Amino acid sequence: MLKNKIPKPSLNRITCYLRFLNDIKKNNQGTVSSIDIANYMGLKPIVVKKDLAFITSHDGKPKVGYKTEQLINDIKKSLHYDIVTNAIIVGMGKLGATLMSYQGFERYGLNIVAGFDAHPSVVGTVVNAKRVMPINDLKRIIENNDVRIGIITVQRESAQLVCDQLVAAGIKAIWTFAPIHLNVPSKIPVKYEDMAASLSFLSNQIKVIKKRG
Amino acid sequence: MLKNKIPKPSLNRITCYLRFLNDIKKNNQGTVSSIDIANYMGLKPIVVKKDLAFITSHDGKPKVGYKTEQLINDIKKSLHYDIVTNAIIVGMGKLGATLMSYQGFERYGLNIVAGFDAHPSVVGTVVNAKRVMPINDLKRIIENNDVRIGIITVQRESAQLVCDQLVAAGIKAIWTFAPIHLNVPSKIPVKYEDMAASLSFLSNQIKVIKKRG
DNA sequence: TAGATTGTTAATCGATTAACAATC
DNA sequence: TAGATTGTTAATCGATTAACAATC
Repeated sequence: MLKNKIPKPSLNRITCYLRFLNDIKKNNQGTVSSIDIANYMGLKPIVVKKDLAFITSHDGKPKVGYKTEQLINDIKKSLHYDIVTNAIIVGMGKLGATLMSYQGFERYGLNIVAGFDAHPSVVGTVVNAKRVMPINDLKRIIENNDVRIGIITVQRESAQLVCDQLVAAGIKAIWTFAPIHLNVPSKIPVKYEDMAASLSFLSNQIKVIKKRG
Repeated sequence: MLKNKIPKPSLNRITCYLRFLNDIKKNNQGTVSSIDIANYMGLKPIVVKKDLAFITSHDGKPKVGYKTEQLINDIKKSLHYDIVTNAIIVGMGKLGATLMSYQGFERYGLNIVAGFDAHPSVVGTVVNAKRVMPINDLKRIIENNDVRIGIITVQRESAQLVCDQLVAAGIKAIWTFAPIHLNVPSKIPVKYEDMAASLSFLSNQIKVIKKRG
């Protein structure tokens, strides 16, 4: 139970542990060891043990492991999946509409309140039972619904403007799919979902392997 | 010019530098300093300098910086954007179709050859001028077109099976959007595009800030 | 020349991995 | 009890940051 701030890589891994734990819970496996998790994830047990130390509320038992359900609850709590956070999506293109329709977000404590778009032809439509509203309503909706997270799926050219509007409306965090760096006050965390960067990683890996082979 | 293997965080940042460089090239800015890039990215110049040292083919000039065009070419080369890599997408749901329609991939050297789906109702349709084919054709298409990257956009439940089929067909790298850990031979790099992990990061940040304030 | 920016080497920081005593 | 797995402390590794001489 180290309980300091959780390192970013640990946070990422813990998210994946949760999915495995939910699976084995379904199979009525009451306890789970760091070795079990490590095997599933292709990691070394020490990594898992260290990660879990950040989030467990009770000690695991030597020779047995952790109680599956307890571990699930601890993870959900430390990832804040137990608290519902409201979000909105700005940009109702293909990607925006896809995210609007994604059913899985609720499981992660994310509640999409509404969509926004600049084009009058899209405004007023309904995607996944959620209304698409004009940008003018941004501030009102954010304030009235305690919206914390703004998801940006507009084009690169509009992203900074949308970002500024979100910040002005009092958003707490930004999740952006637009391939451009955003200028925001340092208190507002930004998560970049960067396709290009992912691709770079892969093509770099492919090349490295080729060189070895 | 350090020229060892590029650290992963550097690779990510360099991808973003490229977008800025393309912008300033359009504005006819012939040279650029690490300070310029750092300002744009909200980084310290030393970070940029170190990153560029991994990929530059020519030295920058003190007091001046780097030649914009040369730097762009160096980055494109080290990220392999100059070589076209063929890819396929398996899973023609909303996300798969969105990726099929994404025009930007070409700029990153990625050429989507075809889509695949298990549902007969989808097979035979055309998305963004690319045909959707049955899974049975996977191996043939991959072999005949030198397809290197397999993009998985199927549901969680089918992801491992699809992954196995891709591996059996000789794929070189996997880019997956399914929220599940994949078992693959260690020589095949896998890039997980994990929405849940991104969300965790954000909600964690929000919480940290709250505690501070 | 003076000063800004370069490239590189050294110091610091944070995350991973190893080692090991504790204990079920 | 013996052995497996735990939690924690120490050692290693890699990335970031600082320092500084070189030079346009």
